[in-house]
Amino acid sequence: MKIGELAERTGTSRRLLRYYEEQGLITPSRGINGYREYQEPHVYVVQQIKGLLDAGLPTRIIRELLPCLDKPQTIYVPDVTPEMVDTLQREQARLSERIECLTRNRDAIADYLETVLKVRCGGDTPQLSPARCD
Amino acid sequence: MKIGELAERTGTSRRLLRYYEEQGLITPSRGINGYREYQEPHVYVVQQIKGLLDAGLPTRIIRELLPCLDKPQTIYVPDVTPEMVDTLQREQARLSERIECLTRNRDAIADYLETVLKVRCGGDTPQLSPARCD
DNA sequence: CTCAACCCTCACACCGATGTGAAGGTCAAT
DNA sequence: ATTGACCTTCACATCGGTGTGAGGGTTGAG
Repeated sequence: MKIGELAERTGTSRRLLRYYEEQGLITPSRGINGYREYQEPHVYVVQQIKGLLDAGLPTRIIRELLPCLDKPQTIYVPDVTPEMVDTLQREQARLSERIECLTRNRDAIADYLETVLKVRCGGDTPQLSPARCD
Repeated sequence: MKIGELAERTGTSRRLLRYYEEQGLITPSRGINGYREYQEPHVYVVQQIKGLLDAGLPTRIIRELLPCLDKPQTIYVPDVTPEMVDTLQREQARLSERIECLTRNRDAIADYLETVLKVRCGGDTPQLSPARCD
């Protein structure tokens, strides 16, 4: 599949797909005419990249994580250096921190919303628009 | 407490603390000499801000979330517009997405590490019990 | 053959988060 | 009164992720 299709299927701009490649995150093969040729799995990979970027990880880190994120795993253990293991463990911890922070805040928002909506439908507060509380 | 102490206690640069203020995230009072005066709760708030920024949220969003993140909640319900509720709900959903993505990836890393470590010290006989191999 | 719709590379531009430093005010200790 | 460690504002710089467009090649349909 060419870049346009992948862009459309992943909701990414062509520009970004080329940027990801420049950053070493994806390496599509090239057709005889120089066009990038993407394979089906790239769709998932790109979504993965987008998600991680959105969650604040820099491309440098994502590049290190990607090799261990495709599930039907073929691990060439000898290739996995102790430094790599170290990096992964650190990154895992950082991910956990992020998750904890986000979860804490999401729950706080949930509490807040619950309180607000409860009080609002309790009726002692006049409000201009229809109180949709379901 | 002055900016220097807050910076030290939160592991933030003074520059950033001023930036957060400029973005409307914190509003310290001012001493007679013009110095910023922070209160104890600001320590927590700044940590909150840092965590959310690190998790990829822009200051614009954080500004909207902060008012509902301090736990002993005093909600002035009349001030909570329906648009605000809407925003919060959307943001809550986005947080959940992020959490899901991060969790998925963290778990994938965990799986990977487990496999690598198991193979590395178990040889051909993969072991299920806690693999302490260092 | 021509035209539209793709693709390529390259480069400049923006925005948000952050660093750095200049020019100057305040305060506490010597 | 001077010095050093704070603080102030202002402004320019950097870096990563993105947008946009110029200038040009490929392909497929009419």
